[in-house]
Amino acid sequence: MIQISFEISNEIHHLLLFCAHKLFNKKLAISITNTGKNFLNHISLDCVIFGFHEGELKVLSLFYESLKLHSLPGGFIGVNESLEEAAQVVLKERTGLDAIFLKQFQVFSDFERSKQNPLVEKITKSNTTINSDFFDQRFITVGFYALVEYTKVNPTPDFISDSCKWVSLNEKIDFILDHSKIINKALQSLREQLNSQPIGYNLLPDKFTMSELRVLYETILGKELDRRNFQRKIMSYNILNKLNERRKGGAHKSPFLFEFNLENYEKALNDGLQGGW
Amino acid sequence: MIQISFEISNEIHHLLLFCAHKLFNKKLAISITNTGKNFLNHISLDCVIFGFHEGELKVLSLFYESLKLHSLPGGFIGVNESLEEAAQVVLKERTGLDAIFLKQFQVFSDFERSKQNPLVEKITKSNTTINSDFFDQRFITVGFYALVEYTKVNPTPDFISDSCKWVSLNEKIDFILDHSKIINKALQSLREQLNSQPIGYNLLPDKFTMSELRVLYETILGKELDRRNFQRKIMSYNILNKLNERRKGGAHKSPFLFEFNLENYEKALNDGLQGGW
DNA sequence: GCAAAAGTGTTTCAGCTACACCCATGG
DNA sequence: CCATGGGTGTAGCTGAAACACTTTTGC
Repeated sequence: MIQISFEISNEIHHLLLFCAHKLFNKKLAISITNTGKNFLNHISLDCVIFGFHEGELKVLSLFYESLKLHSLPGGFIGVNESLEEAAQVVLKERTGLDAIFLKQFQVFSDFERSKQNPLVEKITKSNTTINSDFFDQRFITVGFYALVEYTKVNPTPDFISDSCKWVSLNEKIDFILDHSKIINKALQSLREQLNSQPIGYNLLPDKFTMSELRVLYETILGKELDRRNFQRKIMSYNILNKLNERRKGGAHKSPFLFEFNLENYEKALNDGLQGGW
Repeated sequence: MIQISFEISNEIHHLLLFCAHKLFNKKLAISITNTGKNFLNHISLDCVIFGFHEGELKVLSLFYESLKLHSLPGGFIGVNESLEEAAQVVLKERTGLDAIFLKQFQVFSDFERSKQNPLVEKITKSNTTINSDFFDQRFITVGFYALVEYTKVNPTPDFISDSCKWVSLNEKIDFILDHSKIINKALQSLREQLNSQPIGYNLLPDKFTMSELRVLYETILGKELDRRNFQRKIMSYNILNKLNERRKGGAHKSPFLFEFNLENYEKALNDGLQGGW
């Protein structure tokens, strides 16, 4: 644990604030006295990690007990990594998973977006003694959404948050800052993607029934789909292999299992599925 | 003209580099000696400004005579403005136009993207004496595309470039850095948008013929469309008003003029035009 | 046997494709 | 008067939507 404390000018202050974030990530403690107004733009990223469980679309969320508030998993960009690489690191740390379906969907840069960050209080009261000014500055954040298989995820909080857990999109959840807005935009982007790309591979187990895939689509879209027409349409894309296995154990007739045809799936990811004109 | 020159530590160097960009924008001159390696991520924005003229899709480009290279108009984000606002400023300065159709489409953050920036040589040789280190750092850039009416644009170079002009997408143009990649991605995004949003209002004059609109679509999509089917489909969206005017002067039968029905156009922008599922 | 889910097929209709035909205009 | 582009109509095909019937399974 290192403790640094000194009085500095406005310019040097802001440089050190930037360094502070790096040090902060390494759990070092810095106390900085601000003497001027803000100057730098900070860039961060936030991840909307979608999972699908019990017929509900869920998002992985960090929870701050003292604030009773949720937050999206996020992070900063190292000097030697791209945004995508940095996002993969965040996902790996929160879920334990590698090589996740990951897509940047929007940059959020409203000047007001990081005002009155309730995390600041939390952080300044924590064992570190970083000054709140660092977080009072404007953060430009790049929004990513990720699709993961619910059961494979091992939700892991970071060192600021008290817990990491799935929250349903149907629940009324209080998020910090504009994170609710970011989630809504992510869902909107996901819906638009659904029309041009074969989503499902990342959200479902390796083997699944047609009903499970259809319920996933229904959940994302927020409306019911005709069982028979859905099957015909999705099969016409040639991205699924019908297996000679059936799901036993449930009541009623045992359904066939399907798996994604990875070769055609990749092709569809590149080419897109359909399009007007 | 102010000349500052001093030897500094690595940390302070980078802070000053950041200040330098602000000063640089105001045409002040700074000479900085670097003593360490890079640390900060810089954020910038680049605009792919599409115009449509003589049946060709064109992009507004800055040209550097000494380098024989082109560049996209770009800029930095001020402390009190959002990315969108900063992009509007760039567009205003290069085109003279306000309230342009503007959409962020991707962030480019590859670590290698700003290596070997040929502009550095240009800049260091210019009347300013800023050190190349500032530009050798990694820039994270947010890509925007804009749609403007060709004839209304007054192309204006910035103080580094020698000229500002339209270049056709059909020409083989050499751009600095990854700007060619950014343009390709912008065009790809525009094509995807075309399927869900009524593009055209921003690229055409107030009054236009059906052929002009169709040729625009054909140009963006890079393929021919059936004249009669196109008309039926576009009219079914109810975003056009057929006027009681005809375009005189051309050879052959004089075609009717159309204008966008702004009320329905706005509605279509929000709701989207069509969609699978 | 029965309820519920799953498998398979059919009818219908809208929308897209691909044309044909006539009209207006300038050279 | 003719070459060319513009305006309008229509037959045919395809795919989506809506729906019917049978099969399987656990209870």
